[in-house]
Amino acid sequence: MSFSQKIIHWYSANKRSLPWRNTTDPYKIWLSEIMLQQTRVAQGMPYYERFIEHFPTVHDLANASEEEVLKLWQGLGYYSRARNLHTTAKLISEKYNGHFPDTYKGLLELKGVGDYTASAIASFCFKEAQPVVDGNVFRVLSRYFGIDLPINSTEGIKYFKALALKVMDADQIADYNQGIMEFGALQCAPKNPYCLHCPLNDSCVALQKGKIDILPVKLKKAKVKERYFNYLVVLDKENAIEIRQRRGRGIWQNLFEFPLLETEREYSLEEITNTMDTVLELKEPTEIYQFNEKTIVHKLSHQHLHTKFWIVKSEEKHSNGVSLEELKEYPVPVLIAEFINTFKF
DNA sequence: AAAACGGGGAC
DNA sequence: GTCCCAGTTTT
Repeated sequence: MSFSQKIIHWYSANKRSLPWRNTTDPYKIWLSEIMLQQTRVAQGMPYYERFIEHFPTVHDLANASEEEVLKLWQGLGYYSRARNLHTTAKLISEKYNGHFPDTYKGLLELKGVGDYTASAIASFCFKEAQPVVDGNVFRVLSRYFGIDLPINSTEGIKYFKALALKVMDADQIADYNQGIMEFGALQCAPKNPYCLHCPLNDSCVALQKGKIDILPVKLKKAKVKERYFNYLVVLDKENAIEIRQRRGRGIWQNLFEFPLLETEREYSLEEITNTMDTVLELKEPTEIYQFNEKTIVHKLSHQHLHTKFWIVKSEEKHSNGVSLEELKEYPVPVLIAEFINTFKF
């Protein structure tokens, strides 16, 4: 049996039942693929169910506001995915009459759709012979064929896509693509793959050479940056809270937060008191105190956010204030959501 | 070519 | 702590 035949055979016996596997509707496949980018199936699943419930068709998604979409996306991370999702939904709904492009090349033009996602949709929905190359596929191919090119180098990416093209089964592309990813996720796992009882263990180069634990090779990523966030939770006499929407570049674009004073190190109460006028128009706060006893370290892939929430009480009523209950309807970063959940007046 | 972009789960 | 997840876009 060939490599692809073994994969397809393994898949038929081991495939999980997943909600987006019962359809070839490009809308549902596209939605699931965007959600699953750099995201585990278990984490994406409830979001997928909620999106389909709220937006059964691409037109429903297109007609929603960006805030609604971001709110449903809250907690899933990489929020540009949600913004691009909405942009693409509007394009498909308004310009393409609800129809997705039916080729790899056409799909690649969509915002948020790169090589992997275009290949996935084209193969799952339209049977176009385009191999998917995701993290699972990199791992399976690098191990089985014993390739030590870094999977995140330009050369490596090109090599693995070409190799994937060579070994795929063009006639059963949907099952082959689903199969090799499922195989990577369940059998050829990153750590402790169960090689003893693997259908490929008689021909896997990495296994024969004892290189399972060093493949795939990956170039090291840049180190984490430390940042110091001071959120100013300004409460007026009616306990309305001032909120702002993050604009421009950087993390959490278009999500909501409190006025933010970022510093180069941790600041004390006195230092915050003396510098908060750089981000606030407040004249005379009546009371300031730190809400969280210990600094919260919110960890992102490449930043550690050392965060303090400062409660600032004021007599002045602010124009863009919202109640705590209203605030819960806004899309916010998990860091803010966790504060809201623990905050009591 | 490298950096930016989230959050969570497994070890 | 480290790694990495059904990657893409921007710099």
